[in-house]
Formats: sequence, structure tokens, C-alpha cells
Amino acid sequence: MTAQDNSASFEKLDKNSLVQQVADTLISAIVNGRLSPGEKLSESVIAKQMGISRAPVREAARLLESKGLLTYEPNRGFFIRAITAKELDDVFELRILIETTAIARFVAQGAAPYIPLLEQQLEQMESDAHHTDTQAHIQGDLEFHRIILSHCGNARFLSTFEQLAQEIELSVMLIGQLYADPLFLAQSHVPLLQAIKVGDADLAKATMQRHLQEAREHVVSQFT
Amino acid sequence: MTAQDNSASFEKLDKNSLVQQVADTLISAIVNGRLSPGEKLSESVIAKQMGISRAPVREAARLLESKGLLTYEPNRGFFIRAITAKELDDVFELRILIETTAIARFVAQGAAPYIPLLEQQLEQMESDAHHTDTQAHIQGDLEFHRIILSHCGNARFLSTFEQLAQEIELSVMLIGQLYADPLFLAQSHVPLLQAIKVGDADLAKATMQRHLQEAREHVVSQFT
DNA sequence: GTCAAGTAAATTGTCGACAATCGACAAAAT
DNA sequence: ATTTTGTCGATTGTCGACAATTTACTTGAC
Repeated sequence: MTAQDNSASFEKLDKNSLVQQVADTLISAIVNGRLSPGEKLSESVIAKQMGISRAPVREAARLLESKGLLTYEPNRGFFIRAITAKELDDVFELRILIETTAIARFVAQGAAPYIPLLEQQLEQMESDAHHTDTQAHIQGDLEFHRIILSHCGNARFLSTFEQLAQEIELSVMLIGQLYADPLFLAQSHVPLLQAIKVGDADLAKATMQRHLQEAREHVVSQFT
Repeated sequence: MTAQDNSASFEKLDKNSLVQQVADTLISAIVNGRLSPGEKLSESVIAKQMGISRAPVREAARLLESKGLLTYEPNRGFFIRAITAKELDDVFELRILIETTAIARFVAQGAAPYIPLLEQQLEQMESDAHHTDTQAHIQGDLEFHRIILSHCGNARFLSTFEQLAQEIELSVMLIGQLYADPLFLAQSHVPLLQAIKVGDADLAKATMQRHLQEAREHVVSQFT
């Protein structure tokens, strides 16, 4: 056992590394549009504003580069990545490929234990729909899909999905909203949940295909 | 001393950044087994051996982390990633998903202009088969697939494939060889090429499925 | 006024040093 | 003997400074 697991133990204080803090700050700045696509990211400016040295800023930037939020040009520095509609469409195509396979496996190997999780997440989305926080809507949506991917039997599907999801979330945030009626987003997951409950892998796969294809067209067409 | 034993060549002097050089050196060390899975990677040791400071070593390490060759633990440093057979199998499953879709699109949208490229690559593989360089065999194999992915119409397929390919190459190198007879590897691509020439997308897809499934079983079973 | 070359300013690339943190062993307590 | 506490050495995390490179600006010729 580790040092202490008494009933009255302290939750481990997340000593988020400085790099992680910088990365989070930059992500929210990008997502909120305080940093615009194509814009240059000056290491020294960021460092000075945050009151730290350039080293952690650089590492955070490299991290975001690997996540697809920044691009890097040797001797020129980091830039906010400007995603094109074509790139976003390509991302969705790969996402569909992965998720349709994932849900089929998810259902085929017995999804019953996870149905409560999915129902709970759906309720969460429905209650969030009353608010105007677009980011909460997106993240609720992605979380629903994450549950399926987490239990499909292929961890690689999940990690690859995370990369795609990051770019999709960013793109949707730049658009400003997903659907005029956020409740529609939540309800579009009902058929998925039903297909899962039925336990028909092929049906679930087809439903996911339709679900994501619809989202793809909706999002990409709005993304100028 | 910055390693530069260049025999009077007019080639562009290492325009490659120092970070890239370090990354390449580390990759070959990992692939050649000079660094074993699980082993710790000391920044200062590497820096001292290469005669540079820790900064570029750190950046190179972060780069390799994003490529899946290293893992990182806060305050503990970088370690050579130890891939499990399950992880490798998961990688292959995703690879199959991507490549079967890619080749179908590749054929459907007219593969004719690229057939000479594929034939040339196949010849290259056949001639390489006479040598004992396992890495050349693998890279020749991957290059054949890269041609298809490069022209399938979805750039994201290619970039995701590169990540998977990096791990597959590493795994095969750790095994030591792909097939007892390297010529078999080259010839296993003939059916693919034929299906592409015929222009039947469904046939090509099925052929790719078989081709990769075979490789998957062959490689994963050898990977202890 | 446009363009070119040359110079100044700003930014990135690399470095060496110090501080923070970790793992292991020794010392002390129960 | 087992567990807890204290200390040490080694490694990572962060910093400020300098070198290398790019960018912006000035100057001058046509």
C-alpha cells in the first residue's frame, strides 16, 4: 500500500506541471478565439505574459503541435494552425471509419455493463442543452463517443480518436455553435443508444455511420 | 564535438536541425537494439555523449514520444517504449481499417497514373530481397503502401498511417526479420498490384484485407 | 516611386547553471 | 524485525544569457 489510505485521506493534489498549465492556457486561448488561426505565437511574449521562462512555453508548444493545434517552422517558430474544410472533412472520414468499427465491436462483445454510463451521459447532455456553453455541448457529445471507444477492445482506436476529437472540437468552437438547438445534438444520440441496447452490432454500426455522416456534413458545410 | 565526419561532399551541410539529428540517432539506436525497451533514457548522458546540451536532447525526446517510441513520466524522464503484442495487434487492426478504405478510394478514383510507381517499387523490393538488410525490406514494404495512401484522396489517412508504420517498423526490427525468405515479402504484393491494374475497387480492398491480415498474424505471433 | 542591398532589431536555437523532485539507503523508533 | 523518518546522490524542471537566424527597416541607385 502507499503511504496513506485512511478513511480521511487527502485527495492527491494535482501538481499539474507548469508545461501542462501553459498548454491548457494556450488551448483555451485558441478555442476561445483570442488567438486566431495563422497567427504567430511568440515564445518570449507568452513567457513574459505568464511570468515564466521560455523553456516551458516551448515544451507546451511542442505538445500542442503534436496535438495538431499548432504548426512549427524551423527558425520561424510556432503558428496557430489554420485547418481547412478539406482537412476537417478528412478527419471526419477517418473518425467514421474508426467509430463504426468500434461500436460494432463494442456491441458484439457485450455492451450491457456500460449502458448505464451511456444513459447517464445522455442525460447530462440534455441538461447541458439548456445552457449556452457551446464547449460544454461539444465535450458532452465527445464524451458519449469516448465511452464506446474506451470499451471496444482496441486502445489504439481511442488514442487516435483523441487526436481527431481535438481538432473537431477546435473547429466547432471556431464556428461558434454546433446546432441552433443544442437539444437536437443530445437527441441525435438516442438511436445509437437504442441500437446498443438491442445488441445488434450491424444495426449499431449503420446507425453510427448515419449519425457521424450527418454531423460531418453539418459541421464541414458551416466551416468556411 | 558535433559529429560531422563528412568526406568532402558538397551536400547541403546538415540543414537538418540539431534536434532532428538527435532524433534520428536515437531512432536508429532503438531500432538496432542498442537501446532496449523499458530502458531509461538519461538526458544528461545522451547530451554528454553527443557533445551538446540537454535542450535539444529533450526536444528530440518529446518528438519521439509523440511518435510513440518513447514514454514519459513526469519528474522521472523518458523511457524506451515497450510495445506489447496486444498493442501491436491493435495497431494492425487500425492499419487494416485505413488501408482497405484507402486502396478502394485509390482504385476508384483512377490509379492508372501511379501504377508505374508501384511497379518500380516492387522491383526495388525484389532486388533488395537478395540482401540481408531487414530494415531495407521493411521500409521497401512500407513505401509500397505509402504510394497508395499518398494518392487515396485523404491526407489524414497517410499521416495516421505514418504513426502506425513507425511502431510496426520498430517491432519488426526487434523481432529481427520479417520472413525467412525476403523474396516472399515482395511477391506478396503482386496480387495487390494486379487488383489495382484491373481497376476493381472491391477486389483491391479484399486483397488488401487478406494481405494485411496475413502480415498481422505473422508479425504478432512472432512478437513475444 | 520601385527595387536592391545592407544594416538594425527581434526572434529562435542552444547553452551552462541552479532549483525542485525523486529513489534509495541509513538511521531511528516502535 | 518492521516501519517510519532523515539524508544523500542523481535526475529532471526551470531559468537567464548568448549565438545563430530571420525579419524589418533604412538607405541609395535607377
